[in-house]
Amino acid sequence: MNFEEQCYELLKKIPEGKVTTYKHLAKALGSNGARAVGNACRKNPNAPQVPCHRVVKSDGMLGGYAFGVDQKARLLRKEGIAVSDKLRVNLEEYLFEF
DNA sequence: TATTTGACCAAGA
DNA sequence: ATCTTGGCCAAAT
Repeated sequence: MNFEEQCYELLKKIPEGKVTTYKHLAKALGSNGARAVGNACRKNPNAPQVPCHRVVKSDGMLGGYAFGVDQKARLLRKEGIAVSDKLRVNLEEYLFEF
């Protein structure tokens, strides 16, 4: 199991209608490098399997998405998450921690 | 082996 | 509020 795979495994555990942050995710992986997580996601070899769109920055901003932030925002909204016009979500309400 | 890059973060100016 | 700085970690070059 390498870092990336663990990353995906965790991502798959995020329930619908919830999001997590790169930082929390990193910590759950026993690391302090939030970028390493994003790095793993952006490659994302298993695009359809892993819900990379449920990961946002620690301040609630979406961050980025391999297929475009617009898609990310749409998917999230489709799952019942309110994404503000400026690509932002309510962490208080949707944050999921491991 | 060394450097750069990236879907980041927190603290300071 | 915006910008810079230094720090973080893994993968790619």
